[in-house]
Amino acid sequence: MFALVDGNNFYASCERVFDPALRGKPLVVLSNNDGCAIARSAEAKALGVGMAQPIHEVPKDVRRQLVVRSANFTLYGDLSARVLAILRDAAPRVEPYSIDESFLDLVGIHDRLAFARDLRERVHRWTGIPNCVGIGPTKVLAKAANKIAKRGGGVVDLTDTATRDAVLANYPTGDLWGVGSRTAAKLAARGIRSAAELRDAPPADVLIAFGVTIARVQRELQGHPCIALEEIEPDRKQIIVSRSFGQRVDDHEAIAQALATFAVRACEKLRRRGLVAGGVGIFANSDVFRPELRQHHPSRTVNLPRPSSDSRVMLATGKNQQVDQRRQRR
DNA sequence: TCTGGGGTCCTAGGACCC
DNA sequence: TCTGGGGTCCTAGGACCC
Repeated sequence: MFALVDGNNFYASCERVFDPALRGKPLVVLSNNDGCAIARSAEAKALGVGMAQPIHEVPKDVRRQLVVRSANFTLYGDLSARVLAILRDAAPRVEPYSIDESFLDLVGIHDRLAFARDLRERVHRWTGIPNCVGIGPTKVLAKAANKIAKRGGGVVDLTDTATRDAVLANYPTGDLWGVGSRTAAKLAARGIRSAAELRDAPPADVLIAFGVTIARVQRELQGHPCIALEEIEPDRKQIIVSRSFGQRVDDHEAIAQALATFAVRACEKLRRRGLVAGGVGIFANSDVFRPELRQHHPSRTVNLPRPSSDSRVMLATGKNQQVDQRRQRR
């Protein structure tokens, strides 16, 4: 049995913890370069601000009403750790899934609803972060329960099969964990629109048409756990540092500068995790929002002679690749 | 006219998640 | 004018090996 604890509008809620004057106001947290909305308070959502919506696309009259903050990831990480500490104290097995979500193993807990309500309240009281809890016999069902809890009530348990049947009959496949918009459209083309319809479709057909990932979602909907709780975070397989340039860049020197900065930062991340990299990749993309211009996305990956987290090695490797490319162009 | 049967590694693209 | 920044897994196809 699983629970999913998820902070509401997490970044926006964090900002409110440190500035209570923001409570009740339509608050938006912006990405790097202050480009897109990456978190919205309930009030900002009500005004129609979308997730990842470019802020310049928000109508002026709406923008005037918003309170806007640039993202402060150090702050969010700090509050995330505080929430996690409370969860670990309450349950023996916890999987931190993202900065604002954790799965809990509820095995051995008799009164799940009471436990969840108490935990939710404690997280809110001790950290200031409002949150919701979803409960289910599989992770996919716990996720769905959480989504429903967000609509009101704060805690939803989908363990009971009658409750579950009623909920899944009206739950769109596209809202399921692991089913995105493309797959939802493909499912709809076959007449599968609700989670209940996916659950009850012939499994062999689902496997052939949609692959093992969706077949697993189907099994989980049926109540058979396929996705295990992972208490220990696996080592990263790649670490990426990338940024959009605010404006057009056609200066090679500026790009080389950015590459050097990113390489240093990537190495810091490696060292913080006690890892070394076996290879280095560099990529760049032209402006995808100007499709009328010629597009290109050069990339190059090389293996290092010896795995490393030394910025000097990365910088030298990056330089060699640039030289290589120039040679190739000649 | 016949044209093996495995296996691994790498890359690119697609789809998804927060 | 301004359009996020991370991650993961799966699949297919090609190169290569014995």
